[in-house]
Amino acid sequence: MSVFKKRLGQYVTLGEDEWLPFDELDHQEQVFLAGDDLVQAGDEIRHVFIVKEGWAIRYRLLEDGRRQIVNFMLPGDVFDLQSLADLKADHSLTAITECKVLVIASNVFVDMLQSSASLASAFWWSAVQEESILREQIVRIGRRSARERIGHLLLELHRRFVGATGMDVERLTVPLTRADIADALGLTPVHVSRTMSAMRRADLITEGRGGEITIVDRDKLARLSHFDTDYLHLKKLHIASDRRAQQIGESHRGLAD
Amino acid sequence: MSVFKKRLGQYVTLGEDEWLPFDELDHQEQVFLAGDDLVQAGDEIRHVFIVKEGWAIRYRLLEDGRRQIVNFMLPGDVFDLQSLADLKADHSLTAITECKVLVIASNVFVDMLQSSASLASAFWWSAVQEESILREQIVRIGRRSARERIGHLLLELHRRFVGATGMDVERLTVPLTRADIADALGLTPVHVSRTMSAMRRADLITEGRGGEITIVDRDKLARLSHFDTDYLHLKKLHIASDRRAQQIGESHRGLAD
DNA sequence: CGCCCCGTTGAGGAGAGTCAATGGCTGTGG
DNA sequence: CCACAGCCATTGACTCTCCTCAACGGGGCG
Repeated sequence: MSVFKKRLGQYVTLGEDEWLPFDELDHQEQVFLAGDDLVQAGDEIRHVFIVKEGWAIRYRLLEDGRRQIVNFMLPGDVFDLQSLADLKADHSLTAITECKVLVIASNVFVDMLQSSASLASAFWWSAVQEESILREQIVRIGRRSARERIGHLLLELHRRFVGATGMDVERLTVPLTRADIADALGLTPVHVSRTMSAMRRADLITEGRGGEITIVDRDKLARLSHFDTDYLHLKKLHIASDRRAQQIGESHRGLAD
Repeated sequence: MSVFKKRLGQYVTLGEDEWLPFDELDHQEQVFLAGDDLVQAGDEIRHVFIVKEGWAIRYRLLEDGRRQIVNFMLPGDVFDLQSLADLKADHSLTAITECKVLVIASNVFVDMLQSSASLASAFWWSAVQEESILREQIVRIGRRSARERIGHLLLELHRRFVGATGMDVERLTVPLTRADIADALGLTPVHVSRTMSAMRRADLITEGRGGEITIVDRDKLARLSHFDTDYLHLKKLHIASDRRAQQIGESHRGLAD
């Protein structure tokens, strides 16, 4: 479960003992191959998922087959709030690389939140961050040019990946096709291809084999795409909110079966 | 607080006594004039807000002054999860009509969640719905034409407004300028004007004075804009999840000061 | 070897943006 | 009571980003 710990570690530092209820969580480990569905629109989800390895996408298919990727699930990401409310999924989740995923029954997960203030607080932050990433995605698609969108997305993925794995790599291996990037950013694959070619020519990125992307000059790309990490809320809580987190956790008592 | 009750009533039916902890909540009532900020980007929020009357927008301003409206806050809407984690707001909230808003200290609010399974469950649903609305906004902007976007947004606002106020009006008074609609949908005011004119000519909507919009044929507009209410999750929970909601509530114990 | 998926590139088209002028409505002040 | 300012919607003309259709080529894999 250490990716999750690493990711949360960007926000709070917990002692070994504080992680105990989490480590002892009754869980399953499932492997999904690239292309497998973790969740299909319409499913009733009763589990919380934590990505251990691999990338997955959350997306909606439209009536005519078009696809909109809503966001990306990276190692360390937890989902889904939805499962705690016994609602049907309104979108699908698919692995885009081989994924190792921890699957935890919603009620077991909620029991854990109840038992630990610091874990509840950490989970709460994770949910807040996820929602914030959604809002940023709206801004990105609604008001930015193709080049800004792509640069901004690459920087977000890089930042999130580094944050979760601790590997501060210059070179990010992005397992995304042009079609994936297009469907995430409201563009067409053709235009993504053209724009990324231009970005290569402008020495903003370089690409190796197998989706290996290197961001040549991070500051320059960040400036051009107006990328600012504020929305990722990468900083510690006040102490007070740990107490509040546990309260929130406990207020969820009734959500378990 | 009855708007909130009405809105939640679409989802769960609670008895008078179940609402008690909510009714007794220590709160302030604040009035904001059109144009007033409820929250500014950068603020540290320590309150939960519930809109009683009026409309507000949540938006981000870009470096160059462009604006992206992330979503609309209508009567009955509650925000903000963020406040429970003591994080800085990464966006602003502004009243676009005169708004009456209930302001509740985060820790007081969390105490209430802890004390009642059914209220925690109701609040949880509200948070899930809000996130779902964000995802739908991404799909709308990313993959739909101008006419679809506008039709879809109008139908969502209509449905949400009716759900919260109980007034099943044909005529929805939308206090939005073309610039507001444009900033929400990733368009320009000029193009919104043109598109809405075309929609009037096509007998999809009619407009009266002061932003009064009537959706002439709801089914037809829904078909054309591919609007489906599924993502609003307007249906009852299973009984089990009430218990789980309370658990989640309690797990938040530590979040209160 | 041949297929399929993917990225690339070209040509042409369309939807949405920009710039700018006009006119209505509202509110304010002389 | 009228004049004027300010805001907003509308419309026209022109531009540009991004889309569509299509062809080609490379790499992985059976």
